[in-house]
Amino acid sequence: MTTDARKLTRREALGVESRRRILDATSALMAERGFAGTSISAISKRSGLPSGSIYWHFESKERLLGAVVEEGVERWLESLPGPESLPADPTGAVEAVLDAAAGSLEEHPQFLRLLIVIALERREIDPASLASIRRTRLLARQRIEELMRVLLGPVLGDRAGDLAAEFAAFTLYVADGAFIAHHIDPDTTDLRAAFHLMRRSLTALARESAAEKDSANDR
Amino acid sequence: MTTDARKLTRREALGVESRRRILDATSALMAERGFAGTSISAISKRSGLPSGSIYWHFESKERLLGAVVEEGVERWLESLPGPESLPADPTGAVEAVLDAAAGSLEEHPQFLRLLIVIALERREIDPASLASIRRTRLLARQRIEELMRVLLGPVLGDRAGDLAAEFAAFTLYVADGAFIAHHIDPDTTDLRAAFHLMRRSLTALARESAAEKDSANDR
Amino acid sequence: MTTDARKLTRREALGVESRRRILDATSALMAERGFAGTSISAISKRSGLPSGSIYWHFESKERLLGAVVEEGVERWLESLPGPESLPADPTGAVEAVLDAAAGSLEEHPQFLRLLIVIALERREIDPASLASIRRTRLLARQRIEELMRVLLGPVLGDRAGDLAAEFAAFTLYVADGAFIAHHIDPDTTDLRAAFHLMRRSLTALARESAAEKDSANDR
Amino acid sequence: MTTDARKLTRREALGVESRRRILDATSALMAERGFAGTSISAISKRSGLPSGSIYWHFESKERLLGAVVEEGVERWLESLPGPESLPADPTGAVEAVLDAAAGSLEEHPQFLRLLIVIALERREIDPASLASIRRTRLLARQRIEELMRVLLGPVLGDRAGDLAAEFAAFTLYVADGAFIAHHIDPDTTDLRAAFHLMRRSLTALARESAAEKDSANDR
DNA sequence: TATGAATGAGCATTCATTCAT
DNA sequence: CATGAATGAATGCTCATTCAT
Repeated sequence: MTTDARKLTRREALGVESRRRILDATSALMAERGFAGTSISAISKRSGLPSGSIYWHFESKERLLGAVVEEGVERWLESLPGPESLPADPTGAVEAVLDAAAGSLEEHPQFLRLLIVIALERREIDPASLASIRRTRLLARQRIEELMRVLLGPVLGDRAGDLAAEFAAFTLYVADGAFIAHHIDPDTTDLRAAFHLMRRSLTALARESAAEKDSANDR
Repeated sequence: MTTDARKLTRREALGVESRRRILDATSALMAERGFAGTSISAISKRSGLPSGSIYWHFESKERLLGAVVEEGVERWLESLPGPESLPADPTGAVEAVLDAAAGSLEEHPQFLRLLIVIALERREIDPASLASIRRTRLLARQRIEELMRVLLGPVLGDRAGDLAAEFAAFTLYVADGAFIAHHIDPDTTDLRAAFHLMRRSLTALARESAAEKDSANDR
Repeated sequence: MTTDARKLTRREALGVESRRRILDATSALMAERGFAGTSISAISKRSGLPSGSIYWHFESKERLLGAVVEEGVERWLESLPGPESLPADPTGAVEAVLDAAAGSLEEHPQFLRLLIVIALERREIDPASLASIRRTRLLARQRIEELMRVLLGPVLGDRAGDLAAEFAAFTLYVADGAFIAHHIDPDTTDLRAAFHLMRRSLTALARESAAEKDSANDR
Repeated sequence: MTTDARKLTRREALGVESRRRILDATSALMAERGFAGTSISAISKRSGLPSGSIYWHFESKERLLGAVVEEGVERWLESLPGPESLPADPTGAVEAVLDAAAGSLEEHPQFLRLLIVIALERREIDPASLASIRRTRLLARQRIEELMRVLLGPVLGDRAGDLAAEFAAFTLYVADGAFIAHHIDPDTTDLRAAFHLMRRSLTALARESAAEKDSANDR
């Protein structure tokens, strides 16, 4: 990835470290204040590096944002659990998946906030970052969908596929919505409670769908 | 509120008209590009009024944003249906409420987008607008909660109150989440479908809760 | 031209005056140091106006240069004498024309220097100013050519036209060359002496051409 | 001068080659865009060497310019023909001299352009390069003067000296002027035609001066 | 009720230059 | 001999804001 095979000289290692500090400062500031609200001089102050150095590492503010998004996405996707790590029983699996989602929101809040802020603020301005954000969202949705399909299969049979897609989208809506509410006023929003309700809601829906299917089969 | 009882002179009417144009331009621009990304000169260009005039009507950019939020909120709340306008039967009522919510998202997308963008982008910077936004969100939630209570009452009895609050919050999460998804990625997001699934989900939850209550009573 | 028909308010008059000061400062600085060598902050310092004001009056450094060239050209062309102001006798006329040229170099040295510096320095960068400069040079040459035709007519008859063009170009070469030499090292260059020699040279050429023509006629 | 007597090691040869590439890139860029308009990074890009290498070879941008001028001058002076290479008959000699001058303009246009651009642009800023340029111009003028004296001697006797200086200066004026005109406006400027007219002009002047001298002697 | 002109702080970016390797 | 990384001053330009008219 970013690290090279050969041993880095002290100077080069310093360069890598500088780059990291710039990316981190930018990610934090832009998540809080948006792209336009984050000045290069603010990034310079927060990262401790002179503005010239920022331009040595990244060719423009736009590209810097692009790099922040790309690398953040990579790290975030790696942090997600794959289907192989799920418990075998369906109930436990649902729990695990939603726990993972909630955990992700709690562990990478800054980065996920950044994705939303940037996507909203720069929709018509910066196609590159937006494309990257869309790709990421799609990937996340596909992972959840895959899990849903596995979970719903035993209960719903061949109808599992259709519902899995719907459920995955729905899960993301609740996740995004709760996440935003949490960031707008943390005091009156309980992320875990939201996820608990969502689990109950999905279970109820699945049960209802299964019942519909059975009654259809009975006739 | 903004309109005065007595007849306005031509001069005053012109002033009102200018004010309106500035507010509209600001709302549109800030919803698209955020607060920091919207310059006074851009507002001047879009509204057709010189920047000096903007400062005649509003004393600072910050206060201009405040006015945009306040007036937008007022107009939005007025557009929501009250409990008196609901059909008597519960199923029809749920339908009506969710239809109203979906309709609101579709008719005031720019303004609702603005609320979210500003709330996220300026959380730590501008307490005044943020407070106004929080108040608005709270009000909206309370209205939905009230409706939910009316709807759930016949089925759940005295447990209706607890669930109404949870359900209202959940409804807003889905609404916000779907709305954002729709703005990030209009092609793969279907607002109406999201609301349809939410209705089924809420109904399933309510039914399940009712069943729980009954089984508790049976014992 | 630049002045308006109606009376200017004090404020507007100040604006005109500011514009003038910016143009003058720019003309002087760019003539000495070239376009790239002249910073907006240097113009600000020299003109006494803040850099923001420069951008209120001119939309970019490029356009500011354009305005300096355009206005300078206008003033310079107005300072040139027309054919009607020449003495009737040929010898006196030649003298008058060259005197005018030399006078022009001495009275507008800064502006003419600017034209040359900009033309050399920015050949491939700024087509607008270069076009303006070329147009000016062409106009000047045409004026001189016209005068030459009038002067050479009595001596050379219908061959006057051909020679007039050549002589005009030649005159400008000497003028430019002497002017540049004067600006590179003023101590060893005598503008007036150069013009004196040019006059003798042109007279000698004209006489020679007349002799050729006569000898051709005699045969 | 630049080439060393002893065999260079591969390493040294590489250094010499790098130095050459930097000098060439600088000369070309500065001739086109002037000193201030040429950045070290542009030189680095054009020469293919990193900016650090430029500072290894030359201690500053100023000194780099100095080196470009010095070496260019040296090469240019070497390319000029000496008096020993002239044909014996006066007419042929004049022709040869002017041909050499015109050829020089055509073969070293970039370098001669550089001299003029730098001399004009940096008159008050950089005494070192300017002095070098003045010295070069003086040398060129003296060579031409020397040739003129040889040529005019047979015709004008002891008055040859006075005129030779005047004629040499005049020749340079026309050369510079035509050269500049050619660079500002290549389409409407014919260098060779200018030199042809100059030759006729000088011949006419010389003949006239001879006639004056004779008539003075007759009395 | 408006607005044209101005202002200086701040913006993103490039500059000439340095230096450890 | 050469260079990748860094640095902070300076660049052209935009910003929010002011104010005389």
